[in-house]
Amino acid sequence: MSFTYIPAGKVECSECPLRRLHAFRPFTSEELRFMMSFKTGELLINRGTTLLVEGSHSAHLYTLLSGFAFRYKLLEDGRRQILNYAMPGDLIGLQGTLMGEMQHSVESLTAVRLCVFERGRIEELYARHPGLAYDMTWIAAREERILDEHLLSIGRRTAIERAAYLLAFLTVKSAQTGYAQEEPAVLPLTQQHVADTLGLSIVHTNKTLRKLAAMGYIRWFERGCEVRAVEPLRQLSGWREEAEPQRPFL
Amino acid sequence: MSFTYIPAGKVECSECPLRRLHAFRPFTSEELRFMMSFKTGELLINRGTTLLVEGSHSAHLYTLLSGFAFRYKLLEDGRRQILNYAMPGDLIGLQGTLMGEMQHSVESLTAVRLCVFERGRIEELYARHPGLAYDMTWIAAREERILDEHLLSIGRRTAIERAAYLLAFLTVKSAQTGYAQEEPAVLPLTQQHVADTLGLSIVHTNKTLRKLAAMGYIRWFERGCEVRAVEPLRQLSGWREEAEPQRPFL
DNA sequence: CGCTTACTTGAGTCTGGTCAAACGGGGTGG
DNA sequence: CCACCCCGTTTGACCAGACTCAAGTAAGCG
Repeated sequence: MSFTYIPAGKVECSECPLRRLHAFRPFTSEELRFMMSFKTGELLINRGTTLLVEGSHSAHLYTLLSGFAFRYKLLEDGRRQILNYAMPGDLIGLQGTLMGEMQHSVESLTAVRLCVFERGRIEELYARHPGLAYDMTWIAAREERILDEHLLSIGRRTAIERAAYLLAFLTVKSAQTGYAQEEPAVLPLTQQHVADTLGLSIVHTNKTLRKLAAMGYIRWFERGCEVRAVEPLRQLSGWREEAEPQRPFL
Repeated sequence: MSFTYIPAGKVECSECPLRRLHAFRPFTSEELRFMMSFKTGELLINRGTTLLVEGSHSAHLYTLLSGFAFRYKLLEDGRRQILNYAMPGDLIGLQGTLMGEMQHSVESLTAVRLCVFERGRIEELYARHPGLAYDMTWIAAREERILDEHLLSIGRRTAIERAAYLLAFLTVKSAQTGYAQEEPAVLPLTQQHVADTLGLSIVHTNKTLRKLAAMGYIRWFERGCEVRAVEPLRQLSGWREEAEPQRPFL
């Protein structure tokens, strides 16, 4: 069994290690109190586990505490498009929570630990904690912004620019949340994931990544990419990265 | 001058013609009262006017009342990616309102009429009107969902599938808001817009659209596309369209 | 030790890009 | 009123980036 559910109480929100990170805005004490009851427990899943399934209605709301996951959609004939990646501090399942049916799936890239929230109390969150409600909108708008950038990438960048953008993006985002403190970062991906994110075939993806490796910007392992030089990647892609201020975190 | 600003009072929210449409959820009377003060006026712009500019901080919050617009991003060398289209009832400028700097631009495809909201009272909206706050998040999540679908399209569909998807999508969405009551719908686009949405060159876009025309699904005019058969387009693209329930509208 | 998974590489093909030219309608200035 | 121009669309010829097919390597695991 790849799911392990731990009833609440394991890690108190007040002790949440993510909360201490500079990247996240602090809670008020009222918010903290609410969150401690809003959180019903934790979920541990193995690598390669599908957490949420396109078409299902049983969507829960989670925050990813540690590990790495990705969202994707499928066409009927199996073509897959990876939409975005989830890293510590990211909310998972908001679309499903608000609008019912999931229209994408979520799968883990590593072992993942999640906070599980009580979906039925969303109304209460909005009614009693406007700050948290604002945060929910903020988080959704941030995701939208990221998708905008990905759309630009897939639509208008060349293969090597896309690859450079993706790797720079993942490195920067994971550094923000302290996923990879050590420099350089190692991203837990296969080339198939990269291909399905960039909208390229796996063969062409391989040839493109080899070019980036030949330039010395990355090194590729089995199931992993070491990014050795973020800035040149960013520059090659033409990505205007924006410094992100403190962001909310549920 | 292509901007015309009309101070509040022109059209009372209580008389809002969009509000009557079945597609939108009704306001409570408290919400309505708030909206009437939250709305500071209306803005009329001509076709081809840039309403919001990437990189600017002066973003306002609008709802599009009538007409057609689109959001886009540019690469430094001028390559353009259209991200999504705005139709009556759609909120414009949420990202900019919440997060400061605009990271995309917005331009009108037709003459457009907008509701202008008082950005500074967003806090009050969250504090006093949880239903509206919830709607804001819902709207952001809906946009996210649409971007997911676009990403799948650009990343994994062939040229003709992409074109079919886009035209089916625009037709369905515009019908929902009553933009085009008359069947068949006419979409106010140039082939350059289609190309920049699909991530294709304009030449190849033209050849692809001619194929759809030869199949009898569409007819193309100067600056316009008549969609004659939505269902075949939808089917060709493999888009699993989802019936949208009543949606919020600010 | 054999099987599976992931990465690599080469050869040939094809979708989609680039370049170039032409057409037609609408608007404008002479 | 007409000539011209501009914008958007159309088409053909040629090119190249990306795809498919195929085969091979290397590491991990039961």
